[in-house]
Amino acid sequence: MTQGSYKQFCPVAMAAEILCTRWTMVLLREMLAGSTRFNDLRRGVPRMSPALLSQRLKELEQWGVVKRVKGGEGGLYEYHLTTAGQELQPVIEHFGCWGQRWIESKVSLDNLDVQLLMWDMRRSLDLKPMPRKRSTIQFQYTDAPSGQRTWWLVVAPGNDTDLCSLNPGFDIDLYVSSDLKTMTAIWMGMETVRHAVNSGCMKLVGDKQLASNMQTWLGLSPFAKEKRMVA
Amino acid sequence: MTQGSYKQFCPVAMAAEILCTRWTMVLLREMLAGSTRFNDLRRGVPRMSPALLSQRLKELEQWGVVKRVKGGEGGLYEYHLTTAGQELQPVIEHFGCWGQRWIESKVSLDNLDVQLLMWDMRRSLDLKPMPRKRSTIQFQYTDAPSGQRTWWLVVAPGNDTDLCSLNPGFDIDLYVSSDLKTMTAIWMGMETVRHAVNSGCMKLVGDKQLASNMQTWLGLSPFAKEKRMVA
DNA sequence: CAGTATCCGATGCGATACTG
DNA sequence: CAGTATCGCATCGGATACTG
Repeated sequence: MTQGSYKQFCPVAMAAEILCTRWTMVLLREMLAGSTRFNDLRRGVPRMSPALLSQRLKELEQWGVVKRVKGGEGGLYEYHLTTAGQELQPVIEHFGCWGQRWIESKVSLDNLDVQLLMWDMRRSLDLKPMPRKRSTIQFQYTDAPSGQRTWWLVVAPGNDTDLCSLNPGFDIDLYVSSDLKTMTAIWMGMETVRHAVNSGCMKLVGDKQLASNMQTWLGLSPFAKEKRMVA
Repeated sequence: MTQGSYKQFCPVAMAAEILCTRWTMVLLREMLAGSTRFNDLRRGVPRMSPALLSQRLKELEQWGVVKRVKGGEGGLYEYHLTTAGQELQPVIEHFGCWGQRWIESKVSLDNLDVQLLMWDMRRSLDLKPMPRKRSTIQFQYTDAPSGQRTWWLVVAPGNDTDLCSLNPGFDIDLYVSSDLKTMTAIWMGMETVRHAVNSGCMKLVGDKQLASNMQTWLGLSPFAKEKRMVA
């Protein structure tokens, strides 16, 4: 919504006034995914300016969708969804499923974003098939903007997974290298690790075990299972 | 969305680019409700300018959501939802249900719009409890803008219901008069005909039968049944 | 870390009028 | 009926820098 109210009593119109402002649905998706801190939200919505993020959070708070609370430790602020906000989960989910089904994949694969991809991947890793020790996996994107070519995921049982854009200095258990489009396609469920490796688009070097079950420990996008309806 | 693309591969972001432009969700709601002709869409989205309506329809056509086809008779153009468009039905429905549950009713009742109300009511009338002859019902809104105070619904079995803003000249079977807020509240399921009449906010004069079962033949908003969570 | 302040440009879109 | 054309303003929001 660019300007003003629709002045319509219809609930669809009223909901649209709240939800259809720029970045709002994307922000809510990140909140529903679990981010609560300002800078975590920034990482999940990298192209949104901090000024606008701050403004949107305030608006959503006014609408009763978000609540700003002092976090337990350190007294840092956190943004939580209210009950009304949590009930947006099916709305966002339908949005995403519809997008996955009906928006051409080549359009999706034109909108690559390393930082967002890594941030999303970090969240969905499945630790169960991984070794029960700390593992460090290095991702190298041949075609990413300089300064964003190399990333590290440090996975340790019991801890939150760390995403680093600077070398954390640990021994690397697995080196993954591919172009950004390939990794994104895998994440979106349009491609598989096996096929990407066989076709030479992806290279895995290091721990055999980690390499062979990468498709398993690498969780996919929440929408990856939705069947695509268009080429 | 005010400007440009989100440049995010996430399906939520991509869907938002298509759906979260001004008026788009409201327009889609009207199309899902069954309107196909340009001027019918205008009536359902009265405050949207024809230029913008035309533009949105073209955009939706490009996205494969809408298809412009020559209508059977007269060769007039009609806008139909594609399969992708029809699959937006649950999205819109969730939007509306969420709005009905969580947006304060006093906000809804600040956004009164006679024309839209009558157009929506016309669509949802339930003919079964009505006499099996032509009935004309006059609605008088004491507080509507001048020129929009009086409306007529002409209901005839077998025909589409006609909505007139000029006196069609038939004998009136039932006179309904109330303020706009009362009728809107009834339509939205926040109020009942009986209660409005008893409290003096609504007057019914004419055919006893028609008056007594008005709550039945007057269909309500598709979202009226959704339980409100806030005062 | 968690935001604010400021500035300015692009453009979305509202209003109105007009056409085939 | 079914749109198009034009104009101009408001405002949204991107970029950048700064603060407690």
